[in-house]
Amino acid sequence: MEMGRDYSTAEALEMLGALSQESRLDIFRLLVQSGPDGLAAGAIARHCQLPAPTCSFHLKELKKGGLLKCSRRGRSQIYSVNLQGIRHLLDYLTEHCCTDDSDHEAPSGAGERKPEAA
Amino acid sequence: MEMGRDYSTAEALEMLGALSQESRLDIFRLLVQSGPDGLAAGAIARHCQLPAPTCSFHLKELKKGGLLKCSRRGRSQIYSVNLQGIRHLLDYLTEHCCTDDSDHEAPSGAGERKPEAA
DNA sequence: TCCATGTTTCCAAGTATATTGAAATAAATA
DNA sequence: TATTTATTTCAATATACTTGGAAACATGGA
Repeated sequence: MEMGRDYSTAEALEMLGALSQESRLDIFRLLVQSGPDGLAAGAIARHCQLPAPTCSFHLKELKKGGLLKCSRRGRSQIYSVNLQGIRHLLDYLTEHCCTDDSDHEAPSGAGERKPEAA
Repeated sequence: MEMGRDYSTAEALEMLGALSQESRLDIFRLLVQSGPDGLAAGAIARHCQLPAPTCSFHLKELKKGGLLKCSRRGRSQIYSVNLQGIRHLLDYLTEHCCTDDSDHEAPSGAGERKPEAA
């Protein structure tokens, strides 16, 4: 019998919820661009033109979704992307939300997601 | 007035919003499993245990997000996944929300974080 | 200690989304 | 036409999310 949904679906749902908001997608993309060193909360707020409390709220949501990690450096709180998180989401979507339709569309060799690089 | 965020981001946001809801993710996964022939709205509602109007609302959201397509067959409205849609989202996330240090499907064993160029 | 700076929490107001019964629409069939 | 079946739209309510000022908290330095 069904004991509720599997853990990964709940996780994916939380990540999707975290990313499906304009300011949060902005923040996340900014941090992807910023690389592993991340950015301080204040710098993020400035870049995204958000008041500090609003930005803090969104950062918390992203962190709760496992998409960001943070650490303190002096007075600053440094946020950076959690690569594992976003990859987890990508894997979930690829596995559960994509048919591997090697049969009825573009021919691609392996059963993996297309690398999309050129 | 809004400064233009690129079209693909607006699209991605709408898709993320469509998928980030429990019932809708349920519906979408059901339709992925069901393959290209899709399912009638009534069958979807039954499978997902949703009242018809609720289900119809979610189907409309998914369709608006470009994740489903539908066509009428007799009295039934047949919904099926729009493969292009979900691929578009996957491509967007891969391109804008993942750093391209491409050892994705790594063996997730001991080392949590792989050493990045620090 | 006090003060300045960076960030978060609290809280209230505003906005958006989800839920469904009832009514409306659409198609097949007699 | 009227009836049955399939689905959607309407409308009202309920729930959840977003926003940002004020206050609180955390840290480093004089």
